[in-house]
Amino acid sequence: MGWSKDDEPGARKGYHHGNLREALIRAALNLIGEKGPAGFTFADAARAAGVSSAAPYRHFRDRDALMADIAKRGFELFRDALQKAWSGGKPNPYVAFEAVGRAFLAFARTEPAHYSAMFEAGVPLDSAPGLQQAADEAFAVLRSAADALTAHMPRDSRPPAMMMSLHIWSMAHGIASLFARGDAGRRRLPMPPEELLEAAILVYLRGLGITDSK
Amino acid sequence: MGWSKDDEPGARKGYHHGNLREALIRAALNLIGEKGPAGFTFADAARAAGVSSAAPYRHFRDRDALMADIAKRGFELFRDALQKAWSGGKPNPYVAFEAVGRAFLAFARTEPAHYSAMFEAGVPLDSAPGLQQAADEAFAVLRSAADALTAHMPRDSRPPAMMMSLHIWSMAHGIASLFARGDAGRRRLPMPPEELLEAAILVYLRGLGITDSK
DNA sequence: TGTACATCAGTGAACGCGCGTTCACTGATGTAC
DNA sequence: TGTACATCAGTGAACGCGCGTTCACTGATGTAC
Repeated sequence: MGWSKDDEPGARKGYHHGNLREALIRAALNLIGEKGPAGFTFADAARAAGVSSAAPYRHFRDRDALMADIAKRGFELFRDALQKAWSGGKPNPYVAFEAVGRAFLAFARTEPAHYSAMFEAGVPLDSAPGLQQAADEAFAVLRSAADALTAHMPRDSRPPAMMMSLHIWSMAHGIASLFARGDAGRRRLPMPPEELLEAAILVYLRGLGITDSK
Repeated sequence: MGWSKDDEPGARKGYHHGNLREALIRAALNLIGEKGPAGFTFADAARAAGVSSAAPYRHFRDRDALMADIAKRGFELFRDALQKAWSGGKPNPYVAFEAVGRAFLAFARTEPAHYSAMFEAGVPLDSAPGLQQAADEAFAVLRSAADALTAHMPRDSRPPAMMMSLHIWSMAHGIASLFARGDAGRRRLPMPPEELLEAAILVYLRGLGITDSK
């Protein structure tokens, strides 16, 4: 959304289609959002973009290439969202760290199609140039946040940032995929997923000897 | 596995097929295990079971019904596996609780096809009679383990068992779906998933004031 | 024990459908001069 | 500024394929008597 209103008319005025590549990605995102990662075909995307079924081949080798591209863009957006939430550790690392957690779930909720392509569609990380790197960069945001959060601790009692970030990453993904989907029919929860994650992070950090009051 | 060696010869000797229903489920599990939850068709399953493509309709309304049945059986096996790992809280609740965590990952690893059907194939929990209940019972094992683990704590500082079990469930699922898949191309990990989960549970329980030495 | 009959699991042929993919084409765009 | 030409995005017709599903059928099983 957001730029779609400007883009659609803009797309028509070009030569044949204008920007079919973008239109196909947009269409695929809509279809994934509606029917899940397996719920669209190459032909569907073409139809939704208003072109013939042969047109997409000018831009993507096949459906997998389209999905890989979506996953890559997803990780880039994800990285940016986490980065922004971290905001350099302001106002303090503890608060910023929790903001990163919330941003994780917010992304899963507002960009379910990207999220599916990134984590659930089985897209291999080497299936598009830059995909692996984008995924690594997104993870690196969390990882360096963990670094900053533990920087003040004495070396010998400092928990490994790698482990911390894997734990938080896993917990957030677990909650996102079980409870925070826009999908349907999934399990009910006695509280919002954001609160569930926030509580988990709080308990977890306390277990590492990290608290807000410091 | 396990009973398959006895079953296959046994299946041939009956009337037409013997036990086609079971054979179809077995075939579907193999196909899901090989190519993911979306990687098989109704016709594939029939072919793998060595029957005509019309035969499965005698046993399942459609592919979704087959998947729902697999998910239900999966939750039943899962419940039993968690129950067994908990083993009534022996030798002590803390140790038994960690065994439940390990059993979670072990299930995801040894029964990837069941696990997919249960958590990743998007099977609605109301799509088969008994499915919801089987899922609830599996979760209930973890939930009552959390109850037992906190039973000795004073009422006012006792963490809610519901929250605890949702956290552990989410963490285990997150680790399972990100790192413990037999699949392919998934992310590398500097340690076995079991250790990652064990460390997470340890830190988490410490954060709640629960330790082994008690 | 034997016979007649109902039941029921699996057959195989058939169908419509939509997908993926190829192909020669067309018509708009960009550019050399 | 104008003309000729190369490039390139999208067309539309065509194809083979496999899937889902239906249908009248067949042949084995179970059972009533």
